[in-house]
Amino acid sequence: MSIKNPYKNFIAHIQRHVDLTEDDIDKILSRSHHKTYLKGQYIGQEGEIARTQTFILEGSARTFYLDSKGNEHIFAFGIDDWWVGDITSFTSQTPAEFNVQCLDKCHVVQITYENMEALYEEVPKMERYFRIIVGKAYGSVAKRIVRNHALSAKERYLNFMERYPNIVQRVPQYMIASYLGVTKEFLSSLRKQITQEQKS
Amino acid sequence: MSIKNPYKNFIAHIQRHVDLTEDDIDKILSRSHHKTYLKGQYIGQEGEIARTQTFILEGSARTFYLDSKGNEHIFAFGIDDWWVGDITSFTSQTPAEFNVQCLDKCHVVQITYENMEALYEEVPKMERYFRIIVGKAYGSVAKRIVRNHALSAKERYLNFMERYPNIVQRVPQYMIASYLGVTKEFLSSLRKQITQEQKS
DNA sequence: CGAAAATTTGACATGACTCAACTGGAGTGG
DNA sequence: CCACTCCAGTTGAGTCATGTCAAATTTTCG
Repeated sequence: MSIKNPYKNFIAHIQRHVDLTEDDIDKILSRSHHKTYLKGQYIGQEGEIARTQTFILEGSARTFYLDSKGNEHIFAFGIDDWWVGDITSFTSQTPAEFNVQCLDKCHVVQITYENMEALYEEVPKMERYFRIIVGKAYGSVAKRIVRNHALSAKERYLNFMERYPNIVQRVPQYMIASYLGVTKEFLSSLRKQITQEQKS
Repeated sequence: MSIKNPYKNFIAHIQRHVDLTEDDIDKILSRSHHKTYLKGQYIGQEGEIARTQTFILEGSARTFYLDSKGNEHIFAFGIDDWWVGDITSFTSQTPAEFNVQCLDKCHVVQITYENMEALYEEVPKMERYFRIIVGKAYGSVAKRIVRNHALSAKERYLNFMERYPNIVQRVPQYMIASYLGVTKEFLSSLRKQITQEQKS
């Protein structure tokens, strides 16, 4: 990522969905700010109101839920060019149910709630942009629900490795287990099975 | 539902999220059409491109996925005042992965892809409306994923009964089992457990 | 009433979890 | 450079939740 123009990938991502004029871009940038988080830092936390939506320029993060027994359940990973944040909390400005934590150093672009609302007025195309990307996100989560029911843990793991090879390399196995909804021990035994099958 | 004004609940639902002028309403209605489906009819089918988005005025429907072994997996139910349809297929006009089938007679309002695109130009507030409701839908599906991992089948069933008592009454148990991701036999044994617990 | 659909039952199988111990790096500090 | 710790990953034994299959029962509805 160029230090000169850290927003390049950010604007490019929006351009991929809607056409922006130079003026639109200026307005968007004037409502955005850049920030760097360190490994382990929280972008957002359960119980707090999500003040910003966050676009990851570089780095990785996880969104997870803490159940009543204190167990973590990873809902999603976010890497370069993804939006992260508790959307329900942000949109309705209510306490979040999800935690968003950086897995390594993250360069991000953020837009606060107030700026976002203003931006929707100034650049209505942003409504369209978010409608489209949230629609895509919804579609992929919908498929994930039925896949979780249709496939075994092993199939889900193989599927995940195929779809997100870059994530598999960057995050520890126990987090992938959490994302898939299995224990780290069970995932470990699945991995053993898989390597043994490959040998034969 | 009044026969005179079948669109009343439809417009009311939009009004709940954005302010509409009389002119907006006219434009929306001129892009919408009313339709009645019979029990068992498909609103949309796997492999076909979703030509419309469908708002249920009255009736109920299910959205399900057919896996490689031919098993059905219900992703969602839709009842009065809900939108149904494969959003990915509709938005990108690609073949659908989900089937949408009416569980009883359904009165619906539909908007075709072409009309929807035109409507976004004529009434930009509709971008906002869909951004908001898709965002809500995404949030609830996200929570469902982690709940599926955090809770046992019994807890999920009790949870479902509490949240959607009207659905539990209207759809057969084996569909609820499919929605929850368990077999009908296992759900049956859970129900037995629950009634026995209540007695004691 | 009779047939089809939905639900229940029970015996058995298995995928996935729990718990506790062990292995093997990757720091860290003396 | 070794000893120590910490953390991720692995192993294995025992258990539990849930699935499978086949049959019986109940409900629905033409």
